[in-house]
Amino acid sequence: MVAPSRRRRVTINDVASHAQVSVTAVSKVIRNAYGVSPAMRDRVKTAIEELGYRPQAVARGMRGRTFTIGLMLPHIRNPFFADILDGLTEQLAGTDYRAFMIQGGATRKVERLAVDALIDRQVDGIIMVAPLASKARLEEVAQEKPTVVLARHERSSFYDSVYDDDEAGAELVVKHLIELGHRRIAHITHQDDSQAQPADLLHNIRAATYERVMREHGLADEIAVATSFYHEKGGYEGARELLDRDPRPTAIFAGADQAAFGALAAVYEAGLRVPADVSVAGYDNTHLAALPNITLTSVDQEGSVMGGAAGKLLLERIEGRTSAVRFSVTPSLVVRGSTAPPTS
Amino acid sequence: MVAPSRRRRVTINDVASHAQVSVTAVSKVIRNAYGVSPAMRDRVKTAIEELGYRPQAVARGMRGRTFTIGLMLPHIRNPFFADILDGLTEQLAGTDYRAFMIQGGATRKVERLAVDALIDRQVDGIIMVAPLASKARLEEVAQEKPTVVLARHERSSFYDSVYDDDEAGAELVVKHLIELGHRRIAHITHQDDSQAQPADLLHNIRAATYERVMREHGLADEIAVATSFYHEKGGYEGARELLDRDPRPTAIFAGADQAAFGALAAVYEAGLRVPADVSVAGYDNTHLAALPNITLTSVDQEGSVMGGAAGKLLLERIEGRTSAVRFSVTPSLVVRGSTAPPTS
DNA sequence: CATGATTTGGGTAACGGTACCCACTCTTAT
DNA sequence: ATAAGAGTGGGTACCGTTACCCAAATCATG
Repeated sequence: MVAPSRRRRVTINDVASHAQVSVTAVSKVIRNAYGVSPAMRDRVKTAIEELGYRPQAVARGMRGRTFTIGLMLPHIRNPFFADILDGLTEQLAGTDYRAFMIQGGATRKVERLAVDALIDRQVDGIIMVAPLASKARLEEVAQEKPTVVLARHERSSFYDSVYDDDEAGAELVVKHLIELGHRRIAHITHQDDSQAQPADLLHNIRAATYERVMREHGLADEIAVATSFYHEKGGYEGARELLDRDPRPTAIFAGADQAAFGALAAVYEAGLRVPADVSVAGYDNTHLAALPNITLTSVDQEGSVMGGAAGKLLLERIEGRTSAVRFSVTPSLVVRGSTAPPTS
Repeated sequence: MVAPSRRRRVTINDVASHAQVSVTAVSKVIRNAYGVSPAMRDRVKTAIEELGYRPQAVARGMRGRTFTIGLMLPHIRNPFFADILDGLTEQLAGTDYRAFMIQGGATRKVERLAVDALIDRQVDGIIMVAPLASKARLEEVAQEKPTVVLARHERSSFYDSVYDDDEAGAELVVKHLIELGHRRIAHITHQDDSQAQPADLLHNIRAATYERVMREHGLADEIAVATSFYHEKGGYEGARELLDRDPRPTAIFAGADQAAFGALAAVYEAGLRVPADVSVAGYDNTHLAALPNITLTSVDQEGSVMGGAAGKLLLERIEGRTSAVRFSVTPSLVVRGSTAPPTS
């Protein structure tokens, strides 16, 4: 058995001597820089081909770029993030840039470590999805590296923002339920680890909009919020708490599909039917929501469009743009079988 | 509005001059190397603290390590991969290593690009989850960087393997269905882009085991396989095809939960009930399977244990181990409400 | 007390690229 | 004919860190 003897990697020097030119010439060719004749280009490209040379991104990064985009995701369990990644990947196709993901986690502290890890690896730019960090911290990051923030609403002149209009989306859901005739509409929201409940975090916007719309329709007394988490277990527990109340709600608006799935489970487990006894609606329009045995009413926010936009804006920033751009997607309601007029 | 003037990063030189010592001394301290007195250590650590210095991983990589682990996932839509990541993250906690994910995609070609991208960024080690690549290619990668391969079964002396015993798992499902009294048991498998259908890819093992067990129980004539994909849409389409056959199967074993969810949808849509008319079973025991309104019988393969083991083995390899280790997890069947004796 | 071993600190050449500058040739305009 | 400019190629310092080596100081030993 042979020990895996790591063979030396082909370097720019090898290419240069093989092609009988200077390393500068090779560098120019791989960077597509000005000052190489077609003949030189061919010659170098042939040598690169013959030796199977690939530049080492890390070494390039010491002077120039690493051609690496850092994507911070809170976690990878939510399939909605997969849509974002798909959009980003498509946007990056054809460029030399690659997207690397890192998991941010559930607290500000570990999220900070994750983003620092990206910076320390000299990524050329950072996309943060639904970060928990304060605006000050986001701007700090943006001063180190070109940055695009996804799913946050505050306005900054240091980074670009891409977001879904969560206020419009939440309004669509609550109004839909009200129009169906519901009055006792409850909401399941997400608990993050920040004490302040920043108004710019999407779950807080959805919750605040729910309350506003309820109030605007004279339903202030019917407001019922379960503070839990945007995942299956969270939705399940949140719904159980809501269903235990007397009188129990006739409709539940979960702030995310993942939570809505858990809410559906809680409703069934309580011996109730959807939508006959309780209507349930979610947010994100994940693939699962469309399945005939789930048919969850949900809000579509075009994750892949958001991911693509984030990629495009980030590349522009890397190229030198410094003005801040805000890109927002208008969500739409997808009505399915999980919502219907109340029977009681 | 101020343009984001990137301020120069604090370097090892800044720390050295601030602490009035040599850069060598600082380097030794951050590497925990031999040859520094306690007094020196304190002095340097204080300077690091005061300046907020963090070493640049990219520069470290030029001589030593980048403290980066590359994790190649086929995609991030399957929540099972999240379990793997959780296990890995936990294993890496307390070390300076960070896991970066890259999406491999659906074809060998893009997967190759993704893994090359990891190598070009000088990661210290690579974990490949359910790769499509040939064994030869995997060994090629392993010769460049310490490598651990997850969810593949072939034996190699160049990399470590971590896998679930898919043969045992598939056998559990099929035998369970046979014991319930089913005879017309169908299977939904996954189509990858390789022509050869390598015997070491997990979906091929599950499919082959299904056929073997059927044959061993005298059910060779009842073998019915739909070749589709391991995702919701794939399961939906595979199940539709199977349900169209005459006579239709009384049980469907989908090779992955994601596909099983789609199969459930197809069954309901056909006006049939689960499990009364058709039993459905999956593989992976994702969180969703446990929800009361899904109650999918599935195979649990402890993703976080596998992720943790992969991390441990990779760190050992980075530290210098060259012998190959194989770590396998024994799956267990979780019987839920989606499987029952056939009624017809 | 001389000698060798150990501890501690620092100097410096890499690592693999890129940015910047310079030199030379060949056009083109005056 | 000459100057200015464009096109083309190369030399080399530098990016931030580590590995390797050396020197000085301290310690243990016979």
